[in-house]
Amino acid sequence: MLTSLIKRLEHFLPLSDPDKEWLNGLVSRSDEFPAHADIIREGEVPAGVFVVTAGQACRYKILPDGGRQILDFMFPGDMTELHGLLLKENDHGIVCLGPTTVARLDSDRLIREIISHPYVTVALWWNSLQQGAILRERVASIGRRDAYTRVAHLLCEIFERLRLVGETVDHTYMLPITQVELGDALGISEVHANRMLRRLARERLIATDHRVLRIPDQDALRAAAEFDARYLHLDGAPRAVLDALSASRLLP
Amino acid sequence: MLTSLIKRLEHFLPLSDPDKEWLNGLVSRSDEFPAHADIIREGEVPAGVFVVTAGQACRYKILPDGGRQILDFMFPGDMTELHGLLLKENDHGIVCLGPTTVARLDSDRLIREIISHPYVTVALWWNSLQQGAILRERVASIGRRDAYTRVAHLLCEIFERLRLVGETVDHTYMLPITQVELGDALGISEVHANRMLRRLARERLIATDHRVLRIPDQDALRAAAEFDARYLHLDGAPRAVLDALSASRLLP
DNA sequence: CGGGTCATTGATACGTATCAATGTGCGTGG
DNA sequence: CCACGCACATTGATACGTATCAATGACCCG
Repeated sequence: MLTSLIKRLEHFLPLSDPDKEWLNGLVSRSDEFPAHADIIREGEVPAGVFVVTAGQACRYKILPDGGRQILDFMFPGDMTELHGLLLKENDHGIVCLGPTTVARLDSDRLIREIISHPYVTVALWWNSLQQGAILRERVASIGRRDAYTRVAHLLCEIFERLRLVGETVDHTYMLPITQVELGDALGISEVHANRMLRRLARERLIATDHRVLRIPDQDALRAAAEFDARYLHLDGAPRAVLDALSASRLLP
Repeated sequence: MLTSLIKRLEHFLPLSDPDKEWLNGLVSRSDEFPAHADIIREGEVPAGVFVVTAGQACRYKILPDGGRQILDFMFPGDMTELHGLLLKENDHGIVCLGPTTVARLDSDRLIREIISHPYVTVALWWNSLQQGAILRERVASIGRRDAYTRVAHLLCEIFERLRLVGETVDHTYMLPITQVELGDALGISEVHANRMLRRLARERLIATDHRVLRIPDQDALRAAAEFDARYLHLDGAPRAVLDALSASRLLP
């Protein structure tokens, strides 16, 4: 069931019950992967469209010197590009961080039938836009912010993304990633990632207990992070889009 | 005229004359901007779809401390996201680096009519995919490569992108960017960008003459850059896509 | 209880930022 | 036509952020 994906899409625009049923009906199979299992390998032929339904994964690249750069995290409701269909080769891999459940969509049907579901079309379109925005913000973070701000910023972003799919409780969430992964995502070393986390904890901007992260004062953390959630484009669709959809004019 | 855009798209799949005429017919106006003029400002309401037809621009973000991160360069044939239509606010700005000509597309017609041009649809789809891939490679570069490799890598990428639209001669192209901009794009300082360029020149991997860059030995530069062009996805559409299109099955 | 993964901390090395100064080419106005 | 100013490139000296190396500690699972 694509509950998380649907929840996320509905932050942009409402979906009808038939739309949701259609989406859920696209799931051709659901697999559970153990931690560190590759869902998609760089260089291989793309194999369809996948949706993370539980657990967490990340997109990554391995560089010639063996270093790894994590490009983005994938939480429940995140999916691979619709577009795997168009390319001959994956330019990055996707690996599970912990035990992860992945739904596979029937991409033939998706392509063939999506046109009759304009609300879903637009919502998935927004989804791909948001992905790009997240990536751009990451470039800005890694390129121009210091390690401390980068860590704080990513923690804010993860909070927002998990909140959208109901994976937060109060100001608390399961921190799904190790410090190595945090470093690999932010272009810093594991050791430095640890120091920055400790500093954030010392300054009472975060509190960690086992794998649970608590944000006692979200405003304070956001200030330290220079975090401005607008880049996530969470305000919902512009009226013009909704009007066009309800008039069935946006897509014939 | 969208000559460069069309040239670029045809590296993915062939377009028919009617398709090209339709694309060119979408241009509602063409404006010339001077250097440093903003085409799109961060935070403003998106204003349609733009295509760079001559000159060069860049996407960028300004951080709270005044620092700038350049997210990507835009050369002739590069366009803004199709999707500006869906969002309420731009998450980044676009500014001209030199004198630049920008075509504005009639986005209403684009949305309404694109469906009757499946080859164009798929080509633009590929285009947005490639944009994502470029951004991901930038994350990997900034996050995990040293400054020397980053500079070399970007120079290789720019060469490929300009080559696609016929803006290179032999192994030479107009280097359209200053060293400040190079630094802002790669997350390094202007001074260090200069040193890396000088080192590349000293090692005979590049030669600069005014604003013209020559790559005497492309293999050597690529080796120094860890550059592997596969992430640009230049091989053209998979046969399955072409077959589906010619059978008119990919899009009804 | 042992071994593995992950977190933590200190000491040191290195890459890159920053500051400062000079050089170079080019367009503009006198 | 030349002098000025301005943007950009270049180079050296120094400071700082972060990587790396190394060792220990904490926790979990079989």
